[in-house]
Amino acid sequence: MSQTPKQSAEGPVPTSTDVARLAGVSRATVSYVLNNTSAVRISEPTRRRVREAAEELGYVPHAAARSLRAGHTRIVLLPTAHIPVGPLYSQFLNEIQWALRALDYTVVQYGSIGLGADEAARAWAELRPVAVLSLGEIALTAHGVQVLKRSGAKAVITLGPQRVEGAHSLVMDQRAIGVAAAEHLLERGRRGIGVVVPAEPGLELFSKPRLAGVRKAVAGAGVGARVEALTMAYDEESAAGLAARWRDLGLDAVYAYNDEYAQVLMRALQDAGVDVPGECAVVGADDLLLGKLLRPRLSTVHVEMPTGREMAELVDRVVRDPGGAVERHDLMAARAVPRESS
Amino acid sequence: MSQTPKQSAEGPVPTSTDVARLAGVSRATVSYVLNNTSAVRISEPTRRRVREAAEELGYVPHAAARSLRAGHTRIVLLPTAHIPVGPLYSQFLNEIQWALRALDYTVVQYGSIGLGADEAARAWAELRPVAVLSLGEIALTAHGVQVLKRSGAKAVITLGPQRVEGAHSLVMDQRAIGVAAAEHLLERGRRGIGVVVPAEPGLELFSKPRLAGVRKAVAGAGVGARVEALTMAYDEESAAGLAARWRDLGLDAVYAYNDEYAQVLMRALQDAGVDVPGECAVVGADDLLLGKLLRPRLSTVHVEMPTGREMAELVDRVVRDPGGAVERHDLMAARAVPRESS
DNA sequence: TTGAAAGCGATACCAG
DNA sequence: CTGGTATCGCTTTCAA
Repeated sequence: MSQTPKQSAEGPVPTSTDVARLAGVSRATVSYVLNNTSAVRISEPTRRRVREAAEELGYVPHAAARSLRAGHTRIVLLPTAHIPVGPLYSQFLNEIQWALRALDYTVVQYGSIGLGADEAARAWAELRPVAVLSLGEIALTAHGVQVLKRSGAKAVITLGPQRVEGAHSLVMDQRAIGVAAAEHLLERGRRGIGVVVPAEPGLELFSKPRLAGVRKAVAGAGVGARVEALTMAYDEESAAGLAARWRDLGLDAVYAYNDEYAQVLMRALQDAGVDVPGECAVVGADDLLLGKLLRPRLSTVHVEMPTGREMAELVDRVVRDPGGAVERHDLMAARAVPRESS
Repeated sequence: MSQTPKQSAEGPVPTSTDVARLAGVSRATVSYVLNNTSAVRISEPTRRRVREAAEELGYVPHAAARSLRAGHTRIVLLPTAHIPVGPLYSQFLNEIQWALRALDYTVVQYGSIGLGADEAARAWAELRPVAVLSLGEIALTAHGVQVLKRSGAKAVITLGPQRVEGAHSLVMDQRAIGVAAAEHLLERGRRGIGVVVPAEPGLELFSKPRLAGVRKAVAGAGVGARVEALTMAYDEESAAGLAARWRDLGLDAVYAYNDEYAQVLMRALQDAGVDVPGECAVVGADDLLLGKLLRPRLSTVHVEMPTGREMAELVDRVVRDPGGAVERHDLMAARAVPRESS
């Protein structure tokens, strides 16, 4: 169903000049009234006239003009991810937006799909954000950070698997997740551990360190266990393919990247007649609701994340004092949550 | 882990004046070169000098200044949802962004969490977007549309369950989903149909019409079937509570809002010893991957959505010709996908 | 081929 | 208490 709106006689967009004219005052007075400038006292009748004029014209200030004059913006730019994001991340994002808005920032998500890292940074810099907060997969190079800083960004903060030169980087060591999963499986007596590596592009930054974490934990344990990387896509066919050749692999456990991949793989294994956890223990990660709904209940790795409020406060602190040090956060504590699948 | 970046001696942000000075030309020339203005021919050596100067200074044009001068922007504003969005929606959003960028628009997602509908519209209008594309839940009133149009927006498009006065509204009739679910259940011989209504706030715009659709289909069938609305939250406790009193309800089927709610409820029913589909048929909606992974496989309602490209092209068309009519789309064709749970 | 200058809209100084 | 006015960075006529 569609509808053509009536042409609302698009006159020119009203400016503060129009408001001033209608109210019979100067533009300066309009500005004072509308911004409640406390340094200047305006008579109440005048205030009323100005407000009424603004209302009548449907006046909305022009953000570009304002920030041009002010020399800075209150924009916090959040680069949006290219990859499908999980429910965990969505909620985190909402929290951050809410908290930043409460601190009087304007939150703008800016996608950069189809742009290279440096092109994207340039595009972001054109908006002159006061801060850039990059979550998750990082599309930010040292050069990109420099471009942003040069364009006036007070804070460039990344939260992800790796450090970025020049930015305040909160490094989430993804290896810790692999370590927790592996230690749990070793404890359970498993000695042949498969590690699912998503076939989907863009997840390498997460999957590789997680795999490395498994390898590290296994090597450290010194019990002669074996680790095997298994590429798998997030769909039924790919999982079925992997399940079909499971017995040839000679493994007795699998760490399936995260709970969603684990769900798909566990299903495929069961359909192929592989007993979980008897023949094969399965562990996911992220501790999503769905894990508790599966049968057997999915063992997982729970990850401590900073809250949205903490992130927002960090942004604010760095904006106010760009040179100040950020105290070490104990990010990314990971612990296994054993359930029935392992 | 954290890191304090070296203070990069934040000089003032370079402007085109700085570039001009360094290159030994005027600001006009800088503008011509950097924008590849074809109406003016600049000598090659000059072009090179300008480009090198811009590069050396790390010059990035100031979007606000540019659009102020131009009198318009290429910003398409996508209000972001307040509610947790599913994977379906995330992918749709990415498609749209990609397609709009290909049409040379700047896509900006702007959250309005914690703002009323009209405050939000005002905040959006300050950015002077050339178009606003509101997806899903609608935080846009007739007045909001007027504010946006007055501020220069050429296109205000909504895609959601209801029409918005003044906007180009693509109405997705959510009732069709309920109708499809109900007709399917009636065909299967079910006569007592429960309808899950999410307890989470913000979903009423979807859940109410879906419920209405079920009622309509049942009334239309004239077979004397019964419909009962069942409030349930998206967590295990709530689902378990509903499952515990299932047998008292005297129903033999349930349409569970969408696949995710269906998953939680089906799990709870099974744990309570209610046989699915024997004692109770379960139908979801959205046709997510997870439905195929459940056992029994979840019956669902598949919904035809416009593609991201189509939406982007619609935006572009309306921007270029704001008065033009939009042809009727056959949005939201819904069809049942029977599997094992019903 | 290049440069000078006007002006987009809002703000804040300084006079009146 | 209120009103001129310069200014932010950039584009685009108009002159030279």
